[in-house]
Amino acid sequence: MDVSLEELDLRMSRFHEVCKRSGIKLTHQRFEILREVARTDEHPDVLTIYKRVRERIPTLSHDTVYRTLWLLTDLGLVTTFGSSLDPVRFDANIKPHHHFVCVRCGMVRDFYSTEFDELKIPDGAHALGKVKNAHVELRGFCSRCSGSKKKGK
Amino acid sequence: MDVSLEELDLRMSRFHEVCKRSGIKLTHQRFEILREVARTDEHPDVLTIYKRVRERIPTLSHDTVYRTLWLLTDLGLVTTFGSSLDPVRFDANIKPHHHFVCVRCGMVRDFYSTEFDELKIPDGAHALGKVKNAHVELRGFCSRCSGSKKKGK
DNA sequence: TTCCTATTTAGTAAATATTCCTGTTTGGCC
DNA sequence: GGCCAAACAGGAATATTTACTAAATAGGAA
Repeated sequence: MDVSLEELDLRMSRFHEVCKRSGIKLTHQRFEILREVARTDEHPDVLTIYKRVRERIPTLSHDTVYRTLWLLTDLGLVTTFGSSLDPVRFDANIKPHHHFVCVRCGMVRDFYSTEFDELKIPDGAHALGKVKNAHVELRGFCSRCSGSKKKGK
Repeated sequence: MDVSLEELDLRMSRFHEVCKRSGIKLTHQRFEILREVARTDEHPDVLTIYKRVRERIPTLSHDTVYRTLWLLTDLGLVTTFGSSLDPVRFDANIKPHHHFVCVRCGMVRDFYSTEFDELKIPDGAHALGKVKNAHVELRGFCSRCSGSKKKGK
């Protein structure tokens, strides 16, 4: 599931642009790491990226991969999926519901919406597999974090 | 953010019921662990649950908390949020899109839906904080996993 | 109440993911 | 080319979760 060459070029040139704009160095490592993430839509994890880029840069370190990916996230060039070292959380609410997640402090709150419960699954999704349920995740800043600047847990 | 007493009772009696039905022992530990998760909507993590229940059962072990929570998950009494030891995944697709996740093999695929992109955020959610974006996650079995029985990664 | 078995404990260890630390290298401005 | 702050490499450290053991405990059927 590789992306088209045009799309890949677009993503890489956006990187060039953003680096220049924010005064960040465009290193060989950064370029190759982004290219590895950007060239497919398979949402690779760190180890996969590490192993693949290492074939081209054998001295690449673990740390660099992590640092670079979080940097790219901060720059808005990539997004993340799944939690890092945050522990699993458990939810005993088995009624249909959805989540609001605070991107600063990690707070998760339930909310209800019959409209969201009854979303019509698009055909494009049905093509991917048997859909069991749909869940909406809203990301933003909770009322407590909206004011402050520091990242607190 | 405690749930109502009625709701808590409902959740606990559902546990009684399910235990009897599936021949699982209703132990003191299991009861207290579920009660701790079920009594609030704050989606606690394992350490939080462990510490709180330990005030009532000082001999409680780590292992039991993990075993019990995954058991409750299997029984359909709780759901999880955030990944356990699964690594973070990165996504270089910055166009609005949504995800299909295979609950068996973990595969994640993008899909597009302008309808989902334009969801109207309910008031109940606005009350929780400043919403930055909405993202729909579909869970199910991908076409490859729909046939087979074994859990493979 | 008695008994069988599932469950728990405690302690240790391992597997996995992520971050930290320190010395070395290098991109990009002059 | 030379310089310097930024970035990197390599390995150690930390955190979460799972696994394993043997011995003790307790649920629930008879």
